[in-house]
Amino acid sequence: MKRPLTRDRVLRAAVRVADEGGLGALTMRRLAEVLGAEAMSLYYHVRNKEEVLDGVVEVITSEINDLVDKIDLPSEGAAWKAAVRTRILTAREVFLRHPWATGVFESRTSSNPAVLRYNDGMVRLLRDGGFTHDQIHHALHALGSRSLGFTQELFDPGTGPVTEESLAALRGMADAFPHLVSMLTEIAHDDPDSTLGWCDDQKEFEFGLDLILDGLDRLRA
Amino acid sequence: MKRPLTRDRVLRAAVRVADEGGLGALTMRRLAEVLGAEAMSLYYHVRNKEEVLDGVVEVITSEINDLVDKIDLPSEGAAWKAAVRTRILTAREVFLRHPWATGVFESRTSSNPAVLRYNDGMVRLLRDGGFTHDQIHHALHALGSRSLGFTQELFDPGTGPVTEESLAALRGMADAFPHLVSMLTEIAHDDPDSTLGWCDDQKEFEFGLDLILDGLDRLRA
DNA sequence: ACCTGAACACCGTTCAAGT
DNA sequence: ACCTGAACACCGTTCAAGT
Repeated sequence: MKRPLTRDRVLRAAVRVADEGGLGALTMRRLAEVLGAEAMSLYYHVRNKEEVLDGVVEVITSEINDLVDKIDLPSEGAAWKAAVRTRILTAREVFLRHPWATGVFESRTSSNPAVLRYNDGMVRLLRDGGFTHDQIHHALHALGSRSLGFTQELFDPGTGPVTEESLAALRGMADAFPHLVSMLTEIAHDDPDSTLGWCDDQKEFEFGLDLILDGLDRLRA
Repeated sequence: MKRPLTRDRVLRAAVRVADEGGLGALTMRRLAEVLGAEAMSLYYHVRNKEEVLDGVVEVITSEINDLVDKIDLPSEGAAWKAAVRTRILTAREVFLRHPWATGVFESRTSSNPAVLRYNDGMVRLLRDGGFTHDQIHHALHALGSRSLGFTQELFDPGTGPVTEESLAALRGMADAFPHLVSMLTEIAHDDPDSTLGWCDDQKEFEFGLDLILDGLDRLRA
C-alpha cells in the first residue's frame, strides 16, 4: 500500500497539496503527511523546499507542454499569430486550474528543462512566422509571463460582483480620485448586473495578448 | 534621542531594512531592532505583518507619485503617448532603487490610496489622449504592472555576463532545445563582450512598453 | 539505501503585565 | 496611551540514529 517515496511522487504531491489548500498549505510537514511519511524523509529526495518549488514549476510546465504538444496548427508566415495565440491560451488553462501557481512561477529565477522546452517551441513558432532571432528575443521579453499564459493582476478593483455597497464606496472616493471613479462608474453602468464582476479576466487577457501579437506582426519583415 | 514609534516611522524603516538586506531581512524582530524597540511594540502601530507589507507598497508608491507629479508634459491628443511613456519610465526608476519591491507589489491584492492616486493620474492622461473609459480600462489591464514601471522577468537566461562557460553550457543543450539555443547563440555572437550580459533590461522594458503604447495609439478614435 | 525522532534556530503573534 | 517579557504555535532544517 505504502509506495516508496520518489522525487516525482513528492513533487506531484506538492501540486496536490497546493491545489487543495493553497500555497500556504504547502509546508514540508504537510507534504510529508499526505505522503504518509515524516517531514524529514522528504530531504532524502529533495535538497530543500526551494527545490520542491522548482519542481512544482516543472510539474505544472510539463502539464502545459503535454497540452500544447497536441496542438496541430499551421505556423508558416502569417499563420504564426494564430498558432502562438492558441498555444498561449492553452497554457493559460493550466493556470486557471492551479491559480496559486503563478506566484510560484514568479518567485523562481532559475530555468528548468520543462520551461526551456516550452520556450523552445515558442521560438520555433516565431521562426516559422519569419521573425529574426533578435526580434524573437524582444518578443519573448515583451510577452513576459503572458507567453506562459498568465499575468499578474495588481490591485484589481475587485473581481467580486458589482454591488450597491461597492458602488456607494466608489462614489465616496469621487473627490479624491475623480478620473478613476468616473471610469469605474461608467464601466459598472454599462453592465449593471454582471455576474462577472468588474473585470472579465479572460477578455482582458486576450485584449492585452492581441495588442502585443498584433504589434509584433507589424514588425515582421 | 529615541523618538516614539509611529505607523509612518515603522513603514519607512521597513523599506530601509529591505533596501539593506533584501525582503528576507524584513522580519518583525529585525524591524523592531532598527527602530530601537521590541518586536511586540510594532503591533501597537500595525495590525500584523501583512499591514507592514501593505504599508511598504504605500511608501514606495508615494515615492513614485512625488516624482511623476513633477512631470510637466502636454498630454492632449497625440501627446498622450509621450506623457504616459515618461510617467512609466519615471516610476520604473523607483523600482530600480528598490529591486525587492516588485515582489511585494505582486503579493498584494487590495488597493491603497497611493496606488489609486497613481492610477487616477494614468486615467487622466489617457482621457486627454481621447480614449473612451472602456478603452482605458482595457489599456490598464494590458499594461498590468508595466503601468507602475516593472515587469516580472521569468527564467532569464541570466543577466550575468556572456562567458565562455555559459556559451559552452548553451552548446550542450543544442540537441534538446535547438531553436532556443540557435537564438541565444546568435544574440551572444552579435554582442560578444557585452558587459550588459544576455539581456539589457531597460531596452527590453522599453520595447515591450512601446509595443503596447503604439498598439493603444492605433485604437484611438 | 532509505527513513525517522529529537532538537535547533528561526518565524509571526497572543496575552498579561508593566509604565 | 504606549511599550515589553514570556510564551505559544508554527516554520525549515541538521544530525545522529535506526532499519
